[in-house]
Amino acid sequence: MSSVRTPKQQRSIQTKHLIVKAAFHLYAQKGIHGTNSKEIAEKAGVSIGSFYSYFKNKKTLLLEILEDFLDRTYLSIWKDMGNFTLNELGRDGIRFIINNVFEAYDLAPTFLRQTHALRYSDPDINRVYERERNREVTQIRFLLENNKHRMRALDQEAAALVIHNAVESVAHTAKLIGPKMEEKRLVNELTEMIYSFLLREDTPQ
Amino acid sequence: MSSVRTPKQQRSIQTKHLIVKAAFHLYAQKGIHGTNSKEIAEKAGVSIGSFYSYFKNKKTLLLEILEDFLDRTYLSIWKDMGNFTLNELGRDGIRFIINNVFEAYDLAPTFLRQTHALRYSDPDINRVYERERNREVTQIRFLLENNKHRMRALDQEAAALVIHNAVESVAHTAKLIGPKMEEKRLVNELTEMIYSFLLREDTPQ
Amino acid sequence: MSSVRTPKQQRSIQTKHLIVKAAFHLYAQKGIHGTNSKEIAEKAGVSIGSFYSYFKNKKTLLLEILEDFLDRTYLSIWKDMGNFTLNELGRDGIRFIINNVFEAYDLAPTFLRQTHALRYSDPDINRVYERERNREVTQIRFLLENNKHRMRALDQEAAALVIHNAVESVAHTAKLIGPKMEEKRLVNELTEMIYSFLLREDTPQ
Amino acid sequence: MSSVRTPKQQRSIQTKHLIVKAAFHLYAQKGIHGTNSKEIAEKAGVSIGSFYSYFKNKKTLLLEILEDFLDRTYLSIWKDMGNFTLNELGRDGIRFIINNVFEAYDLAPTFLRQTHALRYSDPDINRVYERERNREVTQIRFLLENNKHRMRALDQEAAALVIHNAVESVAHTAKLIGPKMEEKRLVNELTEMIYSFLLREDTPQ
DNA sequence: AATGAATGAGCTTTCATTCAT
DNA sequence: GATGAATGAAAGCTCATTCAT
Repeated sequence: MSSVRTPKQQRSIQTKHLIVKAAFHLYAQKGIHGTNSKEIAEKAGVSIGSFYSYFKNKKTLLLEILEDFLDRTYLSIWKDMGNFTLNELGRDGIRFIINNVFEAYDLAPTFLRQTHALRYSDPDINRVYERERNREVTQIRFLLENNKHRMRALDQEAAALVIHNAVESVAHTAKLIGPKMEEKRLVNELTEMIYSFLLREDTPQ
Repeated sequence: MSSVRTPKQQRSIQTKHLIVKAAFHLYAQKGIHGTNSKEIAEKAGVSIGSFYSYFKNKKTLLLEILEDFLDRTYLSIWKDMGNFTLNELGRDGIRFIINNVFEAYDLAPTFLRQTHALRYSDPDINRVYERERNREVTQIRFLLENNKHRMRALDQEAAALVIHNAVESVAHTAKLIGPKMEEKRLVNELTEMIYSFLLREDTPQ
Repeated sequence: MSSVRTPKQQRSIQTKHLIVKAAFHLYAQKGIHGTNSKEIAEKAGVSIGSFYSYFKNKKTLLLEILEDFLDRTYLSIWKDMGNFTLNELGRDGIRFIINNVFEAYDLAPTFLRQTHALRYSDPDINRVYERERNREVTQIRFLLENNKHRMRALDQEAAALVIHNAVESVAHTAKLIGPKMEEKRLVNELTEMIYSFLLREDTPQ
Repeated sequence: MSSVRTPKQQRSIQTKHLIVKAAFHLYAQKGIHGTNSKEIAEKAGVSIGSFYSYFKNKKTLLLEILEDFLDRTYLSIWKDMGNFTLNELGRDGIRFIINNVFEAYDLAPTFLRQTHALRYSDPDINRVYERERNREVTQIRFLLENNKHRMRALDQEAAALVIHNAVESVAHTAKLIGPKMEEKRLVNELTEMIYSFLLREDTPQ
């Protein structure tokens, strides 16, 4: 019956954006479970009826927001990679990327915590995160491939996944949960772990 | 007011156990959020009144189950450590522990996924997990300490946390989420990463 | 969170009124404690969801009804006072007011009985009744003040409260509880008691 | 089936008394509605099963306690009347009785408030209170009768009821609800009102 | 297109009372 | 007689979604 509107007109696009913005703030503020559609519509200055003409249901809204957010996260992590000669990856390069990840988590830690949680119980959310992970892992493999000549022999596919997991989970620990250990110390050890994992001992002789 | 019944009689103990068992299954089957108290009682073959005389509320039940489960997990991970000389930790020892972790996740992956999710949105659940993590990290530091002489200089506290995160998150990926990469490959690379992180190159000269 | 709807549209106003009406009847019929929200909604021909969008909770509904009712009672008691020259208060004036009180209690004796009961156990209800009593006592003091010159010396503040209590409680007895003594006899003696309390013996010389 | 036990043995009597005592305290402490049978049994150091072998149900217990309490109240109000020559009732005698009533309300004001509330919604409670009122009114009529010769002509039956209401309701106001006006002032005016109502002007000279 | 009133299934929890042991 | 485990009706309230206006 009532199909979801695909906004084409200027006003429509803006309304939809208002809803997304309102939801994003409320999610961060009160948690996803603690936010109901009426509130979102109210905060967006829109009727609940409008809400449901722009989004099939609450879940759809969340997925859209999440997808959008992860896109921005991805860009933020891999930005400025040009500064590094890709096939000369060293401690600094690794640290640079790790720092980017940590910074990306600062954009909206609460929202991220909320959605990451759902990943384990909601297949749709998980799918979005999987897509994101695939992109990340692909990037990592690309780095590994570019530095193949300087690297230990390893199962590249598995290694990339392992590295991704390590970085992501340490970022989670640092940003989302605690314990309140100084971030720098975690970044240092993480960098060191990945560096020593990947690269042959420099010192020959 | 009406306090929670502490089972002393045989019948009581059994009833409480029935409830726990039913809840555990339903949680795994339909998700924690998707399971309501009535269902649990029904599946346990017990009245809803009984349910609430054994557990103050739904949450209490979950916490009790989780705490119990993590205790068993912990024991299962660190069992049989006696087989290794603690101060001779090598690839095999690392792999052994990692395998134990992976196996522990097999006990009830769905339940684990569910509760781990809640960690990010429920402070009580998080507290239980934090307690668990502290135990794990302490164990890891104990291992590092014992192998100090053969090890790179590192920030032990941070390193232990980083290692714990890496192992746990790879186990999650393998067991709880996918992608379905052969587990062995993940274990291999993970082992390698940790090994090369911790230990000085054996091969001198 | 979800705030209570303030009816603006015609339909809203009517729905809210339907709920109030239904509640009022059920309260009188089955007692306030004996009436649940579902019943009220049903009798109003409205969904339970509607009920809770107009009233924050059961209690709020009761308070609103009570406040409204006591307002009407107050007006009904002190109506037509213009017929009496205020500074010529005599037996007839006293009897007139007493009769008004008795009549006011006829409007909804059962509802009144129910709420008056709660006064002793519910601070919110009591607050509403206190506000009402203050209005009444103020009116009585106003009468006393106007007839000061013809009156015994008395502690006006205390006297007004004592009189108010006497009238209210006799009305209660007559209307709400029994025993079934002819009302007129109670009114007569009550009038006499107040009259002789207030006014100096006419018999001069 | 399971009939209620009528305690004859010493132990039984004591057990029943323990329950009554526990209930009385809890009622005063947490309100009648706020006290459940399990609590009562616990506080009495008795099993819930025992509770129900001594009292048919919660209501029965309450009625028994109330009846007992009103008996004690009655005795307390009319004690020491011998100090007054009954047929010489004057301001002092009236004040004495009023003071007794006020004091009686001090015995257990919270319990009294609770039960008095129920009077309006529970016919059984009301019946007990009615019986009590009849006793009181009878006593008042007895006093009036004894002082007939010094008294205005009045409808004795109605007058006694009116007086009873006045005293009881002022005591309620003073003890159970507020406003916090000094009690003495209320007693003074109440005494005066009743005195001037009852007795002919002492007509001096 | 937009509105917001209306819906009602669904959830958690309480507590008087029963009855098997 | 005594115990206390078990019962289950019943109540208050929420919120995603629909649809008449």
